[in-house]
Amino acid sequence: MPDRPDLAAMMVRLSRALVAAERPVLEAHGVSMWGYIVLSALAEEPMRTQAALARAIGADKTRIIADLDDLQERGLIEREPDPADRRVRLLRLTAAGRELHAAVRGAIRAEEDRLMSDLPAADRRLFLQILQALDPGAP
Amino acid sequence: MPDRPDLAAMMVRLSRALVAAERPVLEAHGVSMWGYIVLSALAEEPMRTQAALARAIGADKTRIIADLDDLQERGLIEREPDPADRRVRLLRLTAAGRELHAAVRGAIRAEEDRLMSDLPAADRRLFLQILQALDPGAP
DNA sequence: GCTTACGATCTGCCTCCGCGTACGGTAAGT
DNA sequence: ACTTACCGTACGCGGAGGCAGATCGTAAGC
Repeated sequence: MPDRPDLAAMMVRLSRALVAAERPVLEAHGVSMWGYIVLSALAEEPMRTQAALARAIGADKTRIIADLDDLQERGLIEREPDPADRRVRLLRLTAAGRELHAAVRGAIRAEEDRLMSDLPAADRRLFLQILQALDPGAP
Repeated sequence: MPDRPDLAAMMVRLSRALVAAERPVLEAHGVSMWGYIVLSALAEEPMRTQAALARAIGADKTRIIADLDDLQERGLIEREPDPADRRVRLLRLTAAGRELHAAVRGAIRAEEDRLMSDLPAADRRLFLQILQALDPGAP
């Protein structure tokens, strides 16, 4: 293939399209992008400090405070001081948080499938597999 | 595959990694990201108006003016008023611009190949093919 | 000729984000 | 006890980018 667009250019365009497609889904569930990212991270595993969470999701540690406040007020996450070290706040999902995350995640999966609906199933599977292999944030 | 990261999340992470990897390449050639995007667009086809160029690359029409100024000053693009309609500026690469674009593009291709070096050749080919199929900016 | 529409440019406003700083609370080593 | 280091939080700065309006030159319809 002598002529193709730049890889980065394609990826950035595709990312934008994906994020744009997911915005309405998130809005429908009343979660911000960062909020959903936080829910996803905590759904995978609870965190012992906010700094660790920020590092895990690639955000500034001061940035996510407002989002954590919001999520906590809405009863989606718990943020209680560690009795063993009262500097740190133990972060985990509540039942409501887990439920909301599952719902949003399902809606997003559906949207993703819609965007990839032209692809043969085998191609789609391989595509996802390669993406995971290249993903710098996975392993 | 019951459990995988969100597609958008993976794509955004990968995009960031790609852009970060290409930044040094661009700097080595003295071009900004937008500058390179402009060169790429004009390498594909000359443009009759700056507004059309901005639309083509998904940028604000006022945003790219400074970049065009810079590229023009450095003799990489030509921006002459259309004799038939002196409102519009005909945009095209100069020989130097075409040459620089080819050089940067080559370096970026090499960098991309390096990042995908773990992938079997067949997977890589299919991956690129699928990306082009999904790319919203292609057709 | 006059009005309307359009291209390029400049300016200002707004948001988002990364980064650094500062401060109070707390732990741990000595 | 004292020092050092770390956590969470607040604040401000600066860059990047999207968006709107104003201006100027120009074109086209009437």
